[in-house]
Amino acid sequence: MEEINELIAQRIKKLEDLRELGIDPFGGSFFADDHAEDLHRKYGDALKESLAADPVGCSLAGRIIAMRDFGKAAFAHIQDTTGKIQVYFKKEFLGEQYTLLKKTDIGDIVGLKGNLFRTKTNELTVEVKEFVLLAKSLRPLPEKWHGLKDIETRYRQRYVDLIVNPDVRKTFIMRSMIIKAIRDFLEAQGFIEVETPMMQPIPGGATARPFRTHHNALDVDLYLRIAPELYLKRLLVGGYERVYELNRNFRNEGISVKHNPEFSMLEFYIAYRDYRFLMSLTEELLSFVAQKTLGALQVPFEDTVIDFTPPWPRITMLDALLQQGVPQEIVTDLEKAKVWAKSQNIDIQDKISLGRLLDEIFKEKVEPLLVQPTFIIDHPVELSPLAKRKSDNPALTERFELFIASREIANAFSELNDPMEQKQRFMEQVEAKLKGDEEAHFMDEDFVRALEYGMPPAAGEGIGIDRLVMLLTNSPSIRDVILFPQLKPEQ
RNA sequence: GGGCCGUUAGCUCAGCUGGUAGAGCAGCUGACUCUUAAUCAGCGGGUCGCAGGUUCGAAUCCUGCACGGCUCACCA
Repeated sequence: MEEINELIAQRIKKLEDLRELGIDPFGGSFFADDHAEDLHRKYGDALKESLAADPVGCSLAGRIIAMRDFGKAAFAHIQDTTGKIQVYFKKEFLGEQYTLLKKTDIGDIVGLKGNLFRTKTNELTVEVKEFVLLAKSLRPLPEKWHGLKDIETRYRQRYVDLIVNPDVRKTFIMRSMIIKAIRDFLEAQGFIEVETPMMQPIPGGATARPFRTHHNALDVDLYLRIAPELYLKRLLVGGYERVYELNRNFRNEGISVKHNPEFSMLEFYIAYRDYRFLMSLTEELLSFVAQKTLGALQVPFEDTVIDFTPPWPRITMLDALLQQGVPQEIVTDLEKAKVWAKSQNIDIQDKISLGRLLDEIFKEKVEPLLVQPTFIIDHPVELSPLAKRKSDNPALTERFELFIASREIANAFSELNDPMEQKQRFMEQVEAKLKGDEEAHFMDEDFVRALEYGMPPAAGEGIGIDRLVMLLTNSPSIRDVILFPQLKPEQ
């Protein structure tokens, strides 16, 4: 990392020159009153003559991102958190300070005061009366025209990506707005936000491989949570009726455009309601978020437009399969299903259960077609060890998954609150684990004990925040919506 | 983990069948008081991802490795 090239050496030289002149290259505080976009908004329409007759003073702080030098005058663009504005340095007005300009580089952070005026080309510009260097930049920025394109550098040095790519800054502002809109919606519905352990002795609530760590003082192994579910349901036992948690989960699995080892998940639980209620609530929530952050229910994504206008179709998993030409006879017959799957070139393991096999077929035949928001409901019980059975068909559960743009965005169900059955389902998972299923759930005795005190009937849902942000910002990769995505270390 | 592709100046990229490495921007010096990819003149800047191999000679061909991208597998 100790690369000293000519460009950096030149900047260090300028820094030393400044120190000799008694100027601190990492100057003190500078409280600017204005931001670039505010000035454009307030004075974008102001006439040249009125700005000249009635001077408007302003102060700005930001980074120099372009410079056009004329010897005794210079134009530059200053970028702050809101945007950029042109500034004009003139020797005649700056006197001594003009020498400082000669030691200033693109990338330096400066504070300045001056008056607004319009140039010959009518661009709103600040005529600088005084300026200070707030931070000398020792590294050259990427080129002004092509910017920074190298994907690896963009992720590893996100700070540079953010400096030079305004769209990236915008994406993460959108992310913040989306999360705020979700919180606003849930708070308005009477939910409280809670924080449950990220380090758990028993990782539960999802089908996934956990990260393991160790606490020295207690001398116990702990797992980074794969989901907060079992803790949130303990809170329902405790008497809260509406809780949510919006925070990180960790899964020790592959990395792809849709997977990062740590990712953000919203989970919320509501007592005395069921999964049908949650479908309507989900329609309200996501259309609220789209409207609030994009101002529309139609959202461009890749080569299509996603329409969030409710209601969204609700199709049972089995109907969805049948509609895509899966023969009726195989949905209840494992052996026939295996034969059919093979005839369709679907790769399956030999020991697979019927439920999982149907899930595989679903992923292959149905998922790619679910572009507009669609609820897939009533999954087989073996896929859903924490969900309540349907009263009229105990092989199925009161569950839904929401698909948008062929991705799973939400997963929800009426919660199983029968402690005996929950214990039985855990036992089945433990058996599967013993047989080598690394993702089967762990037995959680304390969770069963909690249920034994009585958990009200309830519905719960998880929404993948990163994938939602991808949808709403039209981002092709999860790495485009996570500020510092996981990469292998350099060197 | 498999397959395919990529890695050349600070950045964006050329570099053909192997013959000692190029452009634009950025930088430096000089000129220039309304430019906005400013302009004009001149100059500097490279472990061609790393390590081997083939060859008289490798950025270029071969092998291995590293990192990244896409994709398949895995994975809600």
